[in-house]
Amino acid sequence: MTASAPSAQPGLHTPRWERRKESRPAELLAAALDLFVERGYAATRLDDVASRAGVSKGTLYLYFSNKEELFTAVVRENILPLLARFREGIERSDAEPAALLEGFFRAWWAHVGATRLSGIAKLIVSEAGNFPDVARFFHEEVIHPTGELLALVIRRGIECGDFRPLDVEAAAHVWMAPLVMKAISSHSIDSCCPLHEQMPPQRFLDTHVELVLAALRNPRR
Amino acid sequence: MTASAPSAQPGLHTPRWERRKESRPAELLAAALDLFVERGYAATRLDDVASRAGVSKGTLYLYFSNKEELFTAVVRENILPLLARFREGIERSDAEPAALLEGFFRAWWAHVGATRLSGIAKLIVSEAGNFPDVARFFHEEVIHPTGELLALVIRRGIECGDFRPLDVEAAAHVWMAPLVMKAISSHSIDSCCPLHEQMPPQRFLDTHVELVLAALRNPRR
Amino acid sequence: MTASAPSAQPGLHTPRWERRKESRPAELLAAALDLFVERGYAATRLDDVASRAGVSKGTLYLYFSNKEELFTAVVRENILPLLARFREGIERSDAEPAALLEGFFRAWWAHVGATRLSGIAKLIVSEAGNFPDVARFFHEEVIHPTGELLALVIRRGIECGDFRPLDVEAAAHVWMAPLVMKAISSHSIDSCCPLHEQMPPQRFLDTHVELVLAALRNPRR
Amino acid sequence: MTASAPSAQPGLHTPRWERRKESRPAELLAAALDLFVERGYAATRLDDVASRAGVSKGTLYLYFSNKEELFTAVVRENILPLLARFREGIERSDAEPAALLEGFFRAWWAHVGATRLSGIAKLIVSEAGNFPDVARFFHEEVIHPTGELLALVIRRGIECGDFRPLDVEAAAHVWMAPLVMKAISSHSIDSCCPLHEQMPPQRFLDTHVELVLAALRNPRR
DNA sequence: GATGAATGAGTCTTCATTCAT
DNA sequence: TATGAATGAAGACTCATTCAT
Repeated sequence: MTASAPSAQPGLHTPRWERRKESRPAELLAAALDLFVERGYAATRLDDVASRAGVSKGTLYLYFSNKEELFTAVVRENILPLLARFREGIERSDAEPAALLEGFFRAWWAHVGATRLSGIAKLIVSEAGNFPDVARFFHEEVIHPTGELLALVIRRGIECGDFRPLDVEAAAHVWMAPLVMKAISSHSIDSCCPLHEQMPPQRFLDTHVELVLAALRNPRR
Repeated sequence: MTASAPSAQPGLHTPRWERRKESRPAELLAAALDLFVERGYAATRLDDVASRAGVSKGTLYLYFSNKEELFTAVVRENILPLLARFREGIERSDAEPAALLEGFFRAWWAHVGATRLSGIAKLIVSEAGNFPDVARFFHEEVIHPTGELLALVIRRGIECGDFRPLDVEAAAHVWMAPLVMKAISSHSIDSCCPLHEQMPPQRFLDTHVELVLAALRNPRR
Repeated sequence: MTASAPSAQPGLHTPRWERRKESRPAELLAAALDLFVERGYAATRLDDVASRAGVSKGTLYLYFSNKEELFTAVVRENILPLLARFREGIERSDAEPAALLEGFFRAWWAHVGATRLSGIAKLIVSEAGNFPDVARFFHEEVIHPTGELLALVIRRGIECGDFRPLDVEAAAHVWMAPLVMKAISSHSIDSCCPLHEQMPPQRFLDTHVELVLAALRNPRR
Repeated sequence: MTASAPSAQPGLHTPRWERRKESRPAELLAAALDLFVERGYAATRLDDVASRAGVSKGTLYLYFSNKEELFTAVVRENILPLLARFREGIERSDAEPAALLEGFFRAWWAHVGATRLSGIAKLIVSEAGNFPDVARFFHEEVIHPTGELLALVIRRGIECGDFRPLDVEAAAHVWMAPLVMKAISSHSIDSCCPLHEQMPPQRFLDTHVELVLAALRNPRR
């Protein structure tokens, strides 16, 4: 709640609440995202979402008609904008295959893995059983296109002889996995364990990139 | 409420000799595992667990004092036996580094990824926020040791010159990730998507093994 | 809660000279009447009342201090004016008993049964349990006087020998009932049933009048 | 609640609750009927229904899946049995038309107007706007057949010359109205007014019968 | 005055847990 | 031991009422 205790200075007037129609939905979505990611859908109370957003429970219902719609809004509003920025960077690039591939992984981490989209990934993996439609949507709009983009990058490298031939589609799946796993872990097991036992994301990412490029090295050259 | 106070969680480290009598319905644990994995802890009703196990709700309480203890029992009872079998196979082997490494991944998939332990992994990733102790337990007893085992195998290959030198610890993390991710996906997004859009586990595994070995190839030979 | 404590109900007997300024939206009262009659007091949302009247919810509170006062105002404002017009017609008449009696029923239907007062009747019958004071007010100001007026008309006919003697007071009750029932039905069951299954009010009224006069026929003449 | 205060005699054991699967539904329906009739559907809290039936709120949901189903069950369970008994009496009779007609009214009052079906009538009239299906059901199963039965009785009397000809269908409507109105009033306005201002049902019924028979008298005889 | 965003008490409904049978 | 009826605390959602704009 925003300052409902009577202010000490009688002349000044602390309003019991403010009117902030424009910013409320975003604040609510942010609060909901945090809690859904941390606790899961069922274990998150709307009361907590509201109070974390600094409003009362009733206010939440002015913007979202029920808990489920809040959930889908959280997913919808977070996915597309972030994803768009990531893809732009890759598609515009004219770097060489190896550099492009490295750029892909580093950009994914920067624009997805290290952002709140990582929370969305954890959330959807956790809730797929309860929200199959959302999971399917996420697969079709995020996972699949991202995998295809990666496959494209690899395929280009093979075609120009920089990379050795291999099962491109499968490799794309295999190589997305560590990034996604690390993103999910950061909202899950990693956040439960002492820092010194965790693998720092940067070292993880560097190693991943190095291993991918090593695995692609063309022995003919 | 789901217990989030770490100290409140009943003993995960209960030694195995404290197992209750053999007659205790393992069906309850199996039913609970299925439902917890599919729906998550909070969204699973004990009524459903009981009826899936073919008993009444009251009976459940004869064996588990509450929902939380059922949860920890599900985790405890599933992890250690399966894990043990997996490690035995690796530790006893006297194969060459490359074969041993390949064997490691294939054995992990056979004894973990393709068994109900994969469900446990999904469950713990999902519930880490609500059960940090369980997550920590899982990290310490499963993830960390497995990673160390993998690191050991890699390190041996490097020492004898079969593999090129690299950041062994980081590589172990990176290379566990695809297996774990695939295991988790099989209980999550994969189960929501049409079969033809999924990557078959075998092809995924084969590719992973091939890519790992390629990345390890020692250019000096 | 709906007020059931008799003393809590704001003044129904507020004299008419206390009416607020003419500009007060009669639309609010009209909207409230419609909705209260159709749905009942508790099931009617002030939001709906306001939007039906074409104003915002807040505006409603400029004219009525709360829901209950709106309810009593709806009753108060509708009853007395309409009733007055009906009584005038009867009291002034110098027709013969039979014609006067027929006139009574037809005027009642025209000035009450076929007007929005019929809705008030339905509303009060429905809400008597929650607003006993309002029900009592209605009984004292409307039902009882109307019954006495009818009794007077009958009694006059008996005295001059046009009608046969009978239990006048009871007959007045019995003969008011069909009119009131029909009025109530028109806001209740009738409005739910296909038109062809309903008894048209005019035929109902004609028959009622005919039966009353037949029952009063003096066999001595 | 049934005796949850610890009993004074330590040796005796007062159970916190009893198992009464068989009788619960009827008790709940009876409590619900009372409250729905008195307050209406929306203003009735399930908590009150439950506690009037001597159980907790949760118990109610063991027998009725929600408030609406409780409402429809109240209507359904009360209507048909009572109605059946009333019709039997009329259909079997071989009395003369006048006696039969008188019997009809007196039986209706005894089996409907003076029983809890009178409450149902008030309830349905009040809630027709919110439950049009229930209102329609009531019209088709109760009001219409009853009206037809009455019409039949009148028609028989006309055919044998005991009654004078008239608009039978309309008369049936008109003559049912006082009975229904009195039944409804007994749960509404009558229960709010001092006894001495009410018309006693018996006097009302006697007068009604007398007036009906007078109106039917055949002048040709 | 008029508006409608914000509030929070109240009600329906669910479900982990208890306990009479 | 096994059952499932009963409980009651908790959480989703509504809506009368307030008040900043």
